Amino acid sequence: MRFSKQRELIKNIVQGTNSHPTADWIYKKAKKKLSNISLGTVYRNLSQLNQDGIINILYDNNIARYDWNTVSHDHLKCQQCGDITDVHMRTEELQKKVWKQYKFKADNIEINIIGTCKKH
Amino acid sequence: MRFSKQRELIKNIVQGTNSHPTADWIYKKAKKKLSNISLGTVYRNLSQLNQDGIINILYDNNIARYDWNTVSHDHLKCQQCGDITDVHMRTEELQKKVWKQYKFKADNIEINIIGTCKKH
DNA sequence: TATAGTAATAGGAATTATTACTATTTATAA
DNA sequence: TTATAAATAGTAATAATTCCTATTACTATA
Repeated sequence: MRFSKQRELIKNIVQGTNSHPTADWIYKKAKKKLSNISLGTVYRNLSQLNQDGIINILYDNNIARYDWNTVSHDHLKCQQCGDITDVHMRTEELQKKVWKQYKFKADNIEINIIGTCKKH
Repeated sequence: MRFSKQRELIKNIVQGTNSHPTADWIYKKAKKKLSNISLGTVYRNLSQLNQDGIINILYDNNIARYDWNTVSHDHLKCQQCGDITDVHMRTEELQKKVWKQYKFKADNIEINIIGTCKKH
C-alpha cells in the first residue's frame, strides 16, 4: 500500500475517537485539514484500512460506522442517545455451538445489544 | 390500520419465504400481481408491518432485509453465497451479564455469525 | 538527480437504497 | 350513499455508497 496523506489523515481521525463515527462525520472532519478531499476517497480508504485490518467496520442499522478497535468485541447501542459502547462478551462457546449444531464455520461473531444505557 | 390489498400482498410475500428478501425483491414479486404497485408503497408497508410487530427488519451490511419470523432469533451469514439462516442462540445469560457489568438494560440482542455454511 | 513507466490513488460523477411529497383513490363508519 | 381519513401511485429528493478516469507516488533506470 502506497502512502497517501488522505489515508494517513483518515486513519488518524478514526484512531482519535471512541465515537464510532460514520463516513460522513470523518469526511467533514477531514475537510478541515484537506479542504478538497472527496467523500469517495474517504469511503475507499476506510474500506481499504478495514481490509488491511487497521480499522473495523460495524453496521448501525443501515449505516456503516468505523472503529479503531480491531480486536473482537461487541456493542451496546443505546436507543435513547444513540451511543455505541464497546464491551466484551465471551463468544468461544457460540462458535463451537454453531459448528456442532449447524456445521457452520464462524469467522466472526457480532453481538449487538440494543437497549438503554445507564445515563437514562 | 385500514385494510389494503397492497399491504396484504406484501405481508404474504414476506411470510411466504425464508430468504430474508430485500425491499426491491419484494417489490418485483408484488408487481407480478399488482402491476402498478409502487416501491414507496412497499417500503411504507414494510416499515408499518414492522412497527406493528408483524414482520422483522434486519440489516445485512447496508441494506434492509425483511423476515416473517418475529420471535427473537439470530443469523448465520454465509460469506460465500450470501445466504442468511435463522438460528437460536441462548441470550438470557448475556442479558444478565450486561446488566450486572454495565448497568445496561437490554431490550434486544442481535447475534450475527459470519462465516461459511455447510454447502461450501 | 532527472525521467519514464506503472499501478495506486483521488476527486467527482453516477448509482443504489430509501424517504418525502402530493394529487388521487379507496376503505370504512355514520 | 356520503363524508372523511388513510392509503396509493408516481415522482422528486435525499442519503449512502460505488464507479470511472485523470492524476500522482513510487520504482527502476539512465
